[in-house]
Amino acid sequence: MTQYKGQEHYLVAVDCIIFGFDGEHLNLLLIKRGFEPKKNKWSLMGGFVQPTEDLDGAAKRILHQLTGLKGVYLEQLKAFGQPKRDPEERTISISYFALIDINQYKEKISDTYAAEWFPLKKYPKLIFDHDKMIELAKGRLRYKASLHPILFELLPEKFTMPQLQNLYEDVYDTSFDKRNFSRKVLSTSLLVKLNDKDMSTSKKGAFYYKLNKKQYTENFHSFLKFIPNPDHLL
Amino acid sequence: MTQYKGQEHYLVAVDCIIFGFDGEHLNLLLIKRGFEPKKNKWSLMGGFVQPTEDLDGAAKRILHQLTGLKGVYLEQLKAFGQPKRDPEERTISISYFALIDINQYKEKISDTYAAEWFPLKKYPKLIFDHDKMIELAKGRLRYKASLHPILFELLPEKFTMPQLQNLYEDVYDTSFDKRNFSRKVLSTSLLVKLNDKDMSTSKKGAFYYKLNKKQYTENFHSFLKFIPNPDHLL
DNA sequence: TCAAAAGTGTTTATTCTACACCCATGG
DNA sequence: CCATGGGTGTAGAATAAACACTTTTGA
Repeated sequence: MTQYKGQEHYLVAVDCIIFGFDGEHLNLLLIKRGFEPKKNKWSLMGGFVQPTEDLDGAAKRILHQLTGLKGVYLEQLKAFGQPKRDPEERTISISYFALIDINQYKEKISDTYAAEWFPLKKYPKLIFDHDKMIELAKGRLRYKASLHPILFELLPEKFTMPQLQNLYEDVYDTSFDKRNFSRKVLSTSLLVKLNDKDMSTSKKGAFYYKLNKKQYTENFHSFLKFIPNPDHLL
Repeated sequence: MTQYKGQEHYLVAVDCIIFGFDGEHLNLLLIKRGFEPKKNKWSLMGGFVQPTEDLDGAAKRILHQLTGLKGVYLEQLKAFGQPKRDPEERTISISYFALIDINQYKEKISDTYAAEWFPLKKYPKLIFDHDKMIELAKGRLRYKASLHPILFELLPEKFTMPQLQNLYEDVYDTSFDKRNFSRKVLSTSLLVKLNDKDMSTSKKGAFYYKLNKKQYTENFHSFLKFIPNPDHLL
């Protein structure tokens, strides 16, 4: 049996796939890499795991460095470990995906990172296996969102039913019947209707809703079947 | 931004949660650790990631070393990276779970490992965070099996409807109506009924079924809603 | 006054659930 | 011949899907 002695050691990194929703489309936050190798190439935000932090801690730190945000939805996606994935030196990368309210992200938190939002449907070539990570994250997001109310993490505190539907429609690249959609969403009693309206997108105005936090946290792991026939959409 | 130079390097290991079904209960294959630290303590089968292999490759190798099996169902579970999880030296462990046909595992493939099956409901204290890994794997198995036909991996080529139902009942620690259960399973057209019967558990005998491989591989990722009201069972 | 987006209800089809009796055979 | 486990069908309930018209108001 293998012993500790003589075993190879590797760099361990964390890479974050950061999703945001601008009201129209799902977007990805990418950075222009500031050092070699692949300097000035587009990349996921990442960094090495430090001696005193655990993996989730590293992911939170890295996310915070780029966005200034804390308390963000963050979930471990998968560990990537192809020997040659980083040509400089073998690095095991633990990928995470994050869902943030795009409005909370103020442009240029710091000048250290040249970050930019890209539509998920059209983002630049990325270094290493970062494209693979993104495709995997996209699949996972679709999968999970078809069963759990995860997409609310992408919206501001107050949002309207049409906004919510747009989000789902963009994620699944399809369209839903608005009567069935709102009935289904409301039947979960996850939402609280507010008295004020968003007047910015129509003359009639659309009522705002907010999450019922209690219901949300308690029922997060229940199966909610948000999406009709999700099979064909994943 | 962090550079490569001066970054800490860590050991990277793979640990395998190996499930088997003996007809009665779900079981775990554990080994008695052959080296320090924690020599002679029960542990998951694991090993360090070698320079030329990727993570899946390491998991396959480790699984093969213990069971002699190849082509086994194997899925990455989660990366564990608490700084002190291994008191000897910081080690990032990528956990995998495997589903094997318990009959394919011939006792004592080699004398190198003292391996033993334990019921999932009552297994010994394990080293490090291996208990956490197992609990996570159990949850993942239940979750996934409620949506996808994953549990067939635990059965032999030929199995009967009562066997299959026993398996599901043990996994979810509940009982199902056999009429509804078989109707639901058969409606997926995942199974092919054979002409011979298993005469070992009843006088009438129970027909064998086998998987329709084509249907199985094509529909594996579809949602199958195998389990009524899975919420309360996960 | 009309164009544009928001909001709402009903009918039909499908799926799920609960439930009980007959069958085949080895002892 | 009977005890044991295997096999099957149906009716009622719940859920999902398809579908169209009315409301509001700023321009």
